[in-house]
Amino acid sequence: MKSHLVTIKDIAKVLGISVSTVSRALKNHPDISDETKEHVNELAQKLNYKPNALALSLRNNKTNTIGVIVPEVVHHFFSSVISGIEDVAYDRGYNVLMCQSNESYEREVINATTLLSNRVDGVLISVSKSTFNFDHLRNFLNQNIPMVFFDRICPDITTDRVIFNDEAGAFMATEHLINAGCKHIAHFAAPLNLLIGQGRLAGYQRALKLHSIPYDPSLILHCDTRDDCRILAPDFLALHPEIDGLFAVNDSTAISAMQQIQKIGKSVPDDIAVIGFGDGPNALIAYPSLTTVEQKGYEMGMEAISLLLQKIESETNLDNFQTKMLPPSIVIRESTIRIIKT
Amino acid sequence: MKSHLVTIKDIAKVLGISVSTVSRALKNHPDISDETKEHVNELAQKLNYKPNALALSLRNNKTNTIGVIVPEVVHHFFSSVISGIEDVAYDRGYNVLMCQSNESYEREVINATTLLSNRVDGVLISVSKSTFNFDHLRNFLNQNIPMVFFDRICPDITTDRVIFNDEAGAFMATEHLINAGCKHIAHFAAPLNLLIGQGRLAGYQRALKLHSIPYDPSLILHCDTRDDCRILAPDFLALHPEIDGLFAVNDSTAISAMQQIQKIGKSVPDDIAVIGFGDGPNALIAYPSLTTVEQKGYEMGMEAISLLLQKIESETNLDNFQTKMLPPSIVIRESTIRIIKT
DNA sequence: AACGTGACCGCACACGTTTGCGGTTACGTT
DNA sequence: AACGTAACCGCAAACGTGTGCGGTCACGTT
Repeated sequence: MKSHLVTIKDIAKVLGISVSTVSRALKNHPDISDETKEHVNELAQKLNYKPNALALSLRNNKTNTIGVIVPEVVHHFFSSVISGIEDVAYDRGYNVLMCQSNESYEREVINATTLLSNRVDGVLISVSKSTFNFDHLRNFLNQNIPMVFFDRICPDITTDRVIFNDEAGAFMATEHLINAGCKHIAHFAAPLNLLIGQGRLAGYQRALKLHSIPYDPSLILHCDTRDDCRILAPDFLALHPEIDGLFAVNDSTAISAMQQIQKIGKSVPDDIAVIGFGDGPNALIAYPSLTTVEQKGYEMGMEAISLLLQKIESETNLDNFQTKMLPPSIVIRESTIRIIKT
Repeated sequence: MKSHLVTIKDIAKVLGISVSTVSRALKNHPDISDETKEHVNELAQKLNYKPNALALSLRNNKTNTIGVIVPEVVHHFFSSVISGIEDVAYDRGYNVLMCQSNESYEREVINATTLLSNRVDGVLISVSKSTFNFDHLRNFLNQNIPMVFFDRICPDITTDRVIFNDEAGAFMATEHLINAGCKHIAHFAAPLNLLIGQGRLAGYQRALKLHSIPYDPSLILHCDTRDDCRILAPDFLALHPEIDGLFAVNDSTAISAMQQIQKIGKSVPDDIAVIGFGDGPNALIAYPSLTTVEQKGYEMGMEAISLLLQKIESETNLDNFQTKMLPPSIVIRESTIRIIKT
C-alpha cells in the first residue's frame, strides 16, 4: 500500500515542462534558465523530491551499495568490523547491505545470490565455519565484482584480504609474560586445524625459543571455551604447580582460567600471570582486569572496505591483490602487572 | 570497471528468441513450450543468470528492502536487535539496508534521506540521543512508508513501537532483592530526564511500597556508568553501612559497584546483594556472576520487524498502531543468592 | 475453401533517470 | 527579407524486467 513517491515526472507535469528539463534544472545545467531552475527547485523542495536510487543504479550500472556477509552480528568483534565498514561507507557515499550467514553454508550461498541480484558494487565477507565449497564466492570475481576477505579468509581464492598477524600477536603475548618474569608458561590453545590455532601456537613457541626457554608440550592444553576451561583447568593446574604464566588463545578462556586459578587459592597475577587474546569488552570487566592482545575490529573493517573501494573505483581492473596483515599490540592491565620474583 | 552482468536480453539474443519469451520461460508460464523452457533454463544456469533486483524493484514499486537506523552497531543490545531483524528479514525474503547514526542528528537525517532514495519498503529505527527534531522521520509516514520505533522511541509520532517495560522490570528486580531478605535497598539511577531513568525508579518505588518498606531518597545515587561508580560508590557505601541490597540501573554500573563493595571488605551477595539491568554478556563474566533483568534485544528486533512487515504486506493501509511492551524477566545468578538473615 | 482453435511467441509499454541530439523560439545583423 | 546565433527546451533511447494484447503458425473441422 505504498503511495507513489514523487518523481521528476510529477514535477514536470505540474510545471508543464518536460522531464529532461527538470532533470537538467536539478543538476544546474547551463542550458536551463534561472527562472525555470528556481521553479523546479522550489517545487522539488516542497514535494520532498528524492531521486530514485533504483532508476539511477539501473541506468548507471552502479548501485553504490556494498554487500557484507558476516557469520554473526552479535559478537563484539564482528559488530566492530561492521561499524568500521559502515563509517567509511557513509563517508564515501556507499550503502551497506548486510547479511549474516549464522555460520551456515546454505545461508551463505543464498546471501551471495542476494548480493548478486542486488548488483552490489563489491563484497566484504568473513566466511562461515561450515563453508568448505567456495564456488558461490568465486562467482563474484568471475562477474568482475570485487571482493575482500576479512579475518576468516579462503586461502584458495586470490583476492584482497585483511587478517590479523596471529603469530606476531602470540609472540608478543608470550614475550610479555617472559618479561614479567614467568618461567613456566602454559598455553591454552585452539584446535590446530584452525589457522588461528596454528599461528598462535607458533608465536608462543618462537618467543620461548628466542628466550631460551625449552618448549614443554605438556604445558599445552587444548581448551578454547569458557566451559572447556571450567572442566579441564583444575586438573591441569594441579598437575603443573610450577606454572607461573598463562597465555590463553582468547579472552573468555583467559577469564575463566583466572577464576579457576583463584578458586584453588592462587593469585593473579602474583602466582600466575594471565594474558588473553582479542580485546573485547570482557577484559575490562574481569577481575583482575585482563591484559590481552588487541584485535582491532573497527580498523579491520576500515581496511577491508578501503581496499574494496579502491578496486571499485579504479578504472583499470588491476589484479594486484594484496593481503593486509594488521599488526598486533598489547593492552597491559592488572593480570600481568607483578613484582618480578628473582 | 564492473563487467556487464548477464540479463534476460543476453539469453534471448543467444537463443534467437524474444526477451518476453525468456521471461515467461523462466517463470514457467504455460504459453511457452517445454522445449524452449528447457533451453532457456539451461542457458540461464550456464551463464549464471540472476534477475536484476533493481529492474524488478523499479517495475514493481517494491524493493523488498527495509532500512534500519541504529545509534551504534558496536553494542551488545543493538547488535542483538539487528540480528533478530536480519533473521526474520531473511526468512521473509527481505534485505536489510543498515545505517548507524553514531548518535548524531545530522547523520540520522542523511540516513533517512538515503533510505528514502533507496525506496525501502519500511523503516526500523532507534533514535539518536541528539535528535530532538523529528521531521525527517515524519517524512516516512507522510510518504506512506511504514516505520516502527524500537527501544528509543519518539513519543510525538504515532506509529508502531516496541519497548521494554522498564517499570515492571525494576519492580521485579527490587522485589527479588526484598525476597532475598534485603531491608535497605539502594538504587543507582540514571538521569531522570531519560525515560528509562524515570521508569526504573518508579518500579523500584512501587516494589518498596508494596512491601511496606519506606522510601528513603538518600538511598538513591545518580550513577549510571562504570567510571561514575568508581568515583561515587566508595563514599556512598561508607555513608550508608546499613545497605544490604543494590539495584543498579545497568549492568556495567552493577559490576563496578560489586568491585567497590568487595574493595571495602564486604561480600556480594552475603553482605550486599546486587542486581543489574539489561543482560549483556558482561553479567556472566563478572565475579560473582550478576543477577540481572533481561533485555531481550533479539526478541525486540523480531517483534519490530514483524510489526513492520505486517504493515508492509497489508493491502489496506491500517492505522491501528500498537505499542508492544516486552515483558521483563530476571536471570538469577550468584550475586543475589544468599542465606536470608533473620 | 473457409473457418475455428489451440499452441506458441513477440511487440510495446511502464517503472525513473540521464543525455546526445535536434528543434523552436526570439532577437539581432546584414 | 534572409540568415545567423544564442538561449532554452523536448524527443527518444537506454538500463532490465513483466505482462496485456495481438499476431502467426499448424492442424482439424465443416
